[in-house]
Amino acid sequence: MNLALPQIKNLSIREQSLDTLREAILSGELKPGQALTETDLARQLGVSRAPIREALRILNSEGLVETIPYHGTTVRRLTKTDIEEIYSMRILLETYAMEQVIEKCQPADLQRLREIVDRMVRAGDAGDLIAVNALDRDFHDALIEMSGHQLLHSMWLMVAMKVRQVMALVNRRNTDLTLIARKHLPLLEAMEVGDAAEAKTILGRHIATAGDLIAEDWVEP
Amino acid sequence: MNLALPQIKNLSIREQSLDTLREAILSGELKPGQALTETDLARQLGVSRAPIREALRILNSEGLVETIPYHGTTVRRLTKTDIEEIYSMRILLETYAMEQVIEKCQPADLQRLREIVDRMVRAGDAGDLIAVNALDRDFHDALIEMSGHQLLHSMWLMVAMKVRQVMALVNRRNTDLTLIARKHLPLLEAMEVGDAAEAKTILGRHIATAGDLIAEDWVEP
DNA sequence: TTTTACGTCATTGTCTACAATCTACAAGCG
DNA sequence: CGCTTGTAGATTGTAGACAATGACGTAAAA
Repeated sequence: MNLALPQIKNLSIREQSLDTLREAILSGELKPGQALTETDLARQLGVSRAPIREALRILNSEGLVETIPYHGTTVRRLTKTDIEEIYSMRILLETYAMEQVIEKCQPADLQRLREIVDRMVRAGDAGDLIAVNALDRDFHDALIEMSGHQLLHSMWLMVAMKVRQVMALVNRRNTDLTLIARKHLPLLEAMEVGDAAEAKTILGRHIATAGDLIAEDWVEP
Repeated sequence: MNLALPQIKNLSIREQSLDTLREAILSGELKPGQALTETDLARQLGVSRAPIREALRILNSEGLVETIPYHGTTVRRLTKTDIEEIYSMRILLETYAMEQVIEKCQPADLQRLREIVDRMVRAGDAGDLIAVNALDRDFHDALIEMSGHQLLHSMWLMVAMKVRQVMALVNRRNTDLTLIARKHLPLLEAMEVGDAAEAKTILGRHIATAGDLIAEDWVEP
C-alpha cells in the first residue's frame, strides 16, 4: 500500500507560534523595538499564553528578542556594530566551511553549487530580485551544509537569521542583480581548481563588500 | 549608609531552574541520555511545571537537551564527532579572537592575561587541579572578551559550555598540571611581540592537542 | 514649586487542572 | 501463530486563574 498520501504534520502550537513570530521578525514585519505583549500575541494567534511564552523564551535565546522582567519583550534593536559583527562572523564561518569543502572536494557538491549559480544568473538576467536572493541564500546554505559540520551549521543558522532580518530592514538601493549573481562565478572556478586560498579570499571579499554596503548607510531608528 | 550588605537576588524561578539544570548538566551530574521528566524536576525543585518547561525550552535551543514531543526530554548525547566539532569550533573562534586582540594591542589586556597565567603556573606547581582548570577557563574567556566582539562572545559561550561538559565527563588521565599551565607562556610571548601568525599557530595547536587527547579515548555510553 | 508617598493599571510570573499524544502490552480476529 | 486493534498508564501540551512586580499619574506635604 502506497497511496503517496501527504504526511500529516501536527506541530505543537508552540512550534507554530515560534515559526510565525520568527518569520515575522526576519521578514521585517515586526520591526526592532516593537513591543511584544504576551496577551496580545496569544489573542492574535488564537492560543493561550503558555505556548507563546515558551516561543518567546526560545526567540530570546536566539537573540531575536529581548525580555526585561515584568516589563515586556521587544524585538531586539540592531546597531551598526551588530551589522558589522554579523558580517564578520559570516566571513569567519563561511570561509572555514569553504576550506573544509575544498579539502573533501566532492564533484557532486561542486555540481550542486554550479546549478544554483546558473539558476541565479538566469534569475538575475530576468530581473527577478526575489529569486536571486533566495538562490543566494541557497548557495551559502549549501556551502555550510556541505562542510558536514553540524555545530558550524547550527552557529551559521543564527547568523543567517540575522542576515535575513538585516536584508529585510535595509532600504535596498538599486543593486545590479546580474552583477550579484555573476560574482559567484569566479568563486566556483577557484573551488573547481581546488585553490582554497583564492576561494577564501574571494568569498571573504564578497561577503565583506555586501556587509559594508549595508553597514554604510545603516540608520538606527 | 553603606553596610556592604549582600545584594538580594530575586531571579525568577525560571532563571533559577535554568541555572540549576544547566549547572547540573555541565558538571556532569546529569549525564547524557538521562531522562528529564517535567513533573519530577518540578517536584524536586519545589516549583510548578511552567517555569521548568520554559527552562527546558531554553536548554533545548542551547543544544544541551533534546525534546521529543509527547515523549520526553533527555540530556543530549555526545558523540566522538561532537567532540571533534566542538574543538574545531573552539580553534576557529579563539584564533579569530586572538587576531582581533593582537590587532588592537592593549597593554592592559596583555597584563591581565599574564596575571592569569602567572596564577595558573603557581596553581600548577601547587598541584591544584581545580584552580588550574578555572584559570585556564578564565584565560580563554578573557581572550574572547577582549576581542570586544559580542556576537563572537555569545557563540563562544555555547562552545565553552559544551567544553565544560566534556571536561566533566571525561576520565581525566593523570595530566601534568605544570605543563598545562606553562604551555600558555610561549603564547603570551608571541602576543607581546605582536606576532599574530605565531600566536594563532600556538593557540590552535594548544587547543587541538587538548581536543585530540579527549576525543582519542572517548567512549560513548 | 519641588518632592515624596501612594494607588491604579498593565504586564509578566507562577500555579493548577485538564486535554492530547505516545508507548507498550493485552485482547480479538484471521 | 501472526497481525491488527483496543486499552491503560505515563508524559507532554494547553488553557485559564491568580499573584507579583514595575511604571505612571495623582495628590499631599515640605
